Amino acid sequence: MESSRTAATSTNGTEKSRRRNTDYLQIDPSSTFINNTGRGFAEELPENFLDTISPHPITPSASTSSATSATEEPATSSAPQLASLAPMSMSSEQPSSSFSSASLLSSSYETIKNEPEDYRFSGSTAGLLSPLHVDSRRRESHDFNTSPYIKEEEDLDGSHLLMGGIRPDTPTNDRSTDLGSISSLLNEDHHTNTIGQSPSPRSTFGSDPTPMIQRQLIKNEDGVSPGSMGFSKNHQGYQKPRNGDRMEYEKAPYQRNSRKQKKPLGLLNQALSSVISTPTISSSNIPTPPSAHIAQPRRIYSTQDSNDPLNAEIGDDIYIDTKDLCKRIAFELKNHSIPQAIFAERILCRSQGTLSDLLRNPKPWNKLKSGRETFRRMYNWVAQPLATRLAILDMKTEDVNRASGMSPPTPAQNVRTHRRSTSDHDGPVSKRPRLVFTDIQKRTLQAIFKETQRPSREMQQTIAEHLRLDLSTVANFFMNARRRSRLGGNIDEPTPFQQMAEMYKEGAIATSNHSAEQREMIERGFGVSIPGPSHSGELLNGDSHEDDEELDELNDSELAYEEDVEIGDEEEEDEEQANGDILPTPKVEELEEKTVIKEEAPDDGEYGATKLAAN
DNA sequence: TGGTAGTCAATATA
DNA sequence: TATATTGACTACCA
Repeated sequence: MESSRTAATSTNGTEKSRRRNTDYLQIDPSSTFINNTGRGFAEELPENFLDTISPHPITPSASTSSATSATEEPATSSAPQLASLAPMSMSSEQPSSSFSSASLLSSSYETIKNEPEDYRFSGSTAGLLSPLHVDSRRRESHDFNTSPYIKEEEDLDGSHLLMGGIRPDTPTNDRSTDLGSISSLLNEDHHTNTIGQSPSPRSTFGSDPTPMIQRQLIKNEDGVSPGSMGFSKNHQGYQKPRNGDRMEYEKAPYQRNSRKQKKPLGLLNQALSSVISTPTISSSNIPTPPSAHIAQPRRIYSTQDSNDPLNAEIGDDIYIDTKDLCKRIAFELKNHSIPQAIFAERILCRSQGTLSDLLRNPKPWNKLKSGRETFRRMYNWVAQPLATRLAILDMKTEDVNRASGMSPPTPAQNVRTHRRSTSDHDGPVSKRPRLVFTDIQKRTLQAIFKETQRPSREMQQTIAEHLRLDLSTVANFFMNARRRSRLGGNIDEPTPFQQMAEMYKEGAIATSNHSAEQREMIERGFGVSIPGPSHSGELLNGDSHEDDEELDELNDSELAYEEDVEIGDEEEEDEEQANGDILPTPKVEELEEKTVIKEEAPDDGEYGATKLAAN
């Protein structure tokens, strides 16, 4: 596996090296495909480029309906009942901490905790995970912890079912369903603190994460139906992570696969894994004050640890509004100055880039497959009280209150450090250089993609040869382009944090941000371009080629061409592309309409040996 | 076997 | 420095 990665790296390196030596396109001089070497170098596919290969019928993207269906989700953020997020109801003058679940729910919990145990079992944010706890009458959206992100995919009883937050009078029906087959996630000390004993008068939701954690429901993988989620009091304590818990990071890059870790451990595995556990507080102990929780060494959460509250399963019939969830997460991160990298690693066990991508382009819940795990962890984290959330992140409240008061991750618990240290055993891991398309390559590929989202293998081969790229690279480009174009449905929206801030400030956000981001997103995206000045526009106009210097160095040709990829106002068409609509088979004439090549110097023929026709 | 989903992680950008 | 972008990899699936 590592060898393949190395091979790939080597391939890339070789390929790049090759490109550096011949960073131009060798073309048939008779074509208008310009080979340029001078300043303002540009290269473009020949006009008959696509004529050399058989037209490839454009197959609708597998997710053609994704973009459109995304707007047709059974429930979206636009749903009134989902639009209500806590910040909206809060004054902008409120300190950030006022967003804590603790403060929001403390009053509720004060009531809840004094209720009979049955009641305490049946609600809370975690309880929202269970469809058995539905009570639309009590739906309120005054705070995040009423979980506006979750709704049922099916309206089972005919009434709208947005999972409501815990209420003291929440019916207790079925909450104990199949208790024997269900494991809970709560640490024993937490559990006993609030369930086995009367809660401390000082307890609040914010100071005691237990009520939230203990209601995390996980679905037994041993065939328990989604609706039969329950909650066991005889759960095990939190597991102190073993090295294996972070196996993910002990693998070589690209050997990791979250899908292998998707399923929670079975009960047996839980029992086995409980051999090593964090010290628990007996039921006789005094309820742990918040500071004690925070002061404890930060757990290393794992996607494999079923005792990890962040791994709490969510019923199959539960629908999470990922869009709103991401807004919330983005807001939380910003609000508490939590770096994406920290959150991604410690909470999601993912990389920063992945988190960033997910937050900006969340897929609808019903479109997710194994990716649900990541969103589930997001949800489970955000469902925790503030103190717990920050404790998980190993962030002290006082640190959070500082603008940049992030405590550095413990080296031993630092994922990257851990991975790096473990990888040392396997020998030095060479840095994998990432191929960066030259401006010309990228523009050419994008131009082709605009016309053909799914070029044939032959066409890809032709493209690869003329762009001096590997076939796999070209294939990857189109694969990524298709995928990412399908995620382009949010290009006209502000960032999640902006959306949250907008709501938070009751519409005070500057609309200019919209256009700026839209422009950026559009220009960065595939198949969409907009007129107007921008840095990307310069590239498109061929006035600025960042790789010109490189090209000058690498290409000794005297040729000087200037390319001007003229892209008109095709937003409408491009939106169709973004939606995965079927496009007509590309024709050379159509390409020419969009690609204007200005020949400013004759081709000396030196690099024109390779004829497209040969392909 | 090819396409897709999910993701990493290098790199670019703000 | 934090975040966004993106080429590439792997597992899964039809």
